[in-house]
Amino acid sequence: MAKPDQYQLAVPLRPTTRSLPIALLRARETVMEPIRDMLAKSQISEQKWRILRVVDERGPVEQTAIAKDACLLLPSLTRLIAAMEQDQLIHRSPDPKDKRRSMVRIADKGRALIDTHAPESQDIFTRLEDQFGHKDLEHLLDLLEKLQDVKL
Amino acid sequence: MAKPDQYQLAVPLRPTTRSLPIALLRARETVMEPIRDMLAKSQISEQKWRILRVVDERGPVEQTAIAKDACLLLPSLTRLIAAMEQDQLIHRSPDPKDKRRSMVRIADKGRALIDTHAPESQDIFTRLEDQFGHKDLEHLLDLLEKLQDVKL
DNA sequence: GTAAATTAATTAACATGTCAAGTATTGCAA
DNA sequence: TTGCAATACTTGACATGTTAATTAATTTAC
Repeated sequence: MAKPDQYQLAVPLRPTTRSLPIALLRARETVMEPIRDMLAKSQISEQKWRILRVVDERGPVEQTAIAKDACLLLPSLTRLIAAMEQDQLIHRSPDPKDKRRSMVRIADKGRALIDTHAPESQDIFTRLEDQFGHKDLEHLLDLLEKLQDVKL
Repeated sequence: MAKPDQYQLAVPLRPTTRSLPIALLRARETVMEPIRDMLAKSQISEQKWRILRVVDERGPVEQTAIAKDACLLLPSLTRLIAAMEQDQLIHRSPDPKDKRRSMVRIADKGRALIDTHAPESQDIFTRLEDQFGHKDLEHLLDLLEKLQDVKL
């Protein structure tokens, strides 16, 4: 009474809980929930928030670099930057050394937005640390940082 | 000669490399690159691939559950499921016990798609394991699984 | 130096994400 | 039993994601 599956040679996929891309996505959803609530108050999207942070962190920076650091594609970035410039969250100026580029820097209103949310952001992180454990969280961040440098 | 910043009380944000949501996103981009290449050959999107895997894993399942497991919102899922049903990747049937629901299950063509990509998928994972280290990878997956259950 | 290849950014077209509102059904409470 | 809240989607409108094509400027190769 051989079961038909006996000769099955198909390679089974990993269970989704052990699929790294899916696990990263699910974990991120958990962490993003309170942050989304926070940003909703300011009518600002997750993407614009990432752009603000990257531009704030890097200072005057070209769009290609923002795209890489904020995990956005250039076409999306073009539209987002245009809207954010309109809203006075950032400024943009042509690069005199390379006329193809424009340099982006944070504007007062953008900086104010960051300052406004920084305490709540820190509070969310602290709550996470309390529940997840300081050591595990640091270790997780180390592993994620290492993962970003892997070349596949 | 006091620097103006001397009295600044603003809470600084964490550097983006140590921001968990951003680190999760960047890490995911690294891992997804070869998978996107793989899926592009079959003209299938990342989202549809996740749906296929979840439906395959869970068997006949309602859409709300798929949405949760595949990290999609219901409106997106409605459209994706419609397209995938059209393409015969999945089947959908009304739940006799609850007329609001419909149960989704994988179709032959969907299963074939999974079988087709399983070896390459496994190969990608192996390459990752080689570069990243088996132990670190398992630990990372453990931490991500734990993170998903945190309540903020 | 000049043509060809490369880079930075943009645009267009369509897929997917997201929020708000709507429909049908079910569960629950008075 | 009735009516009201909750659930499971669905739809519409607009934001963002994604690919391919395009433009302008720069770099490279000859």
